[in-house]
Amino acid sequence: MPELPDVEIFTRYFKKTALHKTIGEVRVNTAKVLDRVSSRELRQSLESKSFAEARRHGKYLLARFVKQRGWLALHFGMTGYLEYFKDNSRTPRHSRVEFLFRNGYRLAFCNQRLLGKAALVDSPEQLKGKKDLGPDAGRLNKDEFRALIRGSRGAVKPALMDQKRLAGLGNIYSDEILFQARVHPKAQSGRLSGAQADRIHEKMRKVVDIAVRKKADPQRVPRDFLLPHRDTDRICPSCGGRFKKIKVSGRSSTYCPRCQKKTR
DNA sequence: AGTACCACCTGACGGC
DNA sequence: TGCCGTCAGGTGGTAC
Repeated sequence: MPELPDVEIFTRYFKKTALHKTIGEVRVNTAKVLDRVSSRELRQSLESKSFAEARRHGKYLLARFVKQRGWLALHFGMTGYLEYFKDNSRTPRHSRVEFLFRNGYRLAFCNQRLLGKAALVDSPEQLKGKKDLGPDAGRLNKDEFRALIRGSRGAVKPALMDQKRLAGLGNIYSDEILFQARVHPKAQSGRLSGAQADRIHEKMRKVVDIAVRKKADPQRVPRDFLLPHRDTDRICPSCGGRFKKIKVSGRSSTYCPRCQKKTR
C-alpha cells in the first residue's frame, strides 16, 4: 500500500506513539527486512535510547534517536505498516521488528511480504544521497515540477513514479493524478505543454493533500476520484465510461480512455 | 536515458 | 477440496 500519503500517515502515527519513550529492547523477528545492518547492531544502536523526532521523505520514514546520533530509516515496501500496542496484547501477524518501550507498549514494523526495509543512516541527507532520491513530491513547486517533468523522455507515468526525479508517488497515486489532470499515462513527458505540466502539478498537490487528510483510506476519498472505482465498478466518475487497464513500463495502469487522450 | 524483464516475498483469488 | 497461474500500491539489477 505505502506511497507518500500512507507513509505520511505512518509518520504521524509514529510521532504520536513512539517519540520520547525509552526503548528497553529491540526485537528482530525477521532479519530479512534489515538493510545493511545486523540485528545486533540495530539493538546496540537503539536499546536504552529514545526517538526524538520523525519525518518523512518520499516513501521513507526517518526517525532520529538520541543519546548518540543516528537515524532509523523505514521503507514499507508494498505491504508495510506500523502498529503500536500493549505488551500483553497479541503481536500482529507480520511483525518483523519491534521496539519495546519501557512504558509497557511496543511499536511493530509489520510487513506481510518482505519487501520493506529497516536501515540505520547518519542523516536524512545521507539517505537521500545513497538512494539518489529526488525532492519530495509534496513539497515541489510549480516551476521545479515543470522543469523536472518536461526534462524527461518517455512516458509521463514512469517519470512521476521515478523516485530519483521526485520522491513519493507510486502506481496508485500516479494513476490518480493523471486521471484528474486528464493526461494519458503514456503521454510523452517531454512533449507536455506548460499548461499540462502545471495541471499535473496542481492535481499532484491536491491529490496528496486530500489523500493525507483522508488518512490515505481509499474508501474516504471523494467519489470523483479514480481511487474508489479502481477495484470496484471501474466506471469513470467523470464521463461514465469504462476504465481501461494497460501496462505502462511494466506496471498495471488504470485510466479513462475518453477523458485521458494522449494528445490534447 | 528509456524500457522490458526478472528477482525478491507472501497471500488472495479465480478457474478447473 | 486442491492445485495452479495470476496478480498485488515496493525497489533493484540486468540487458538491450
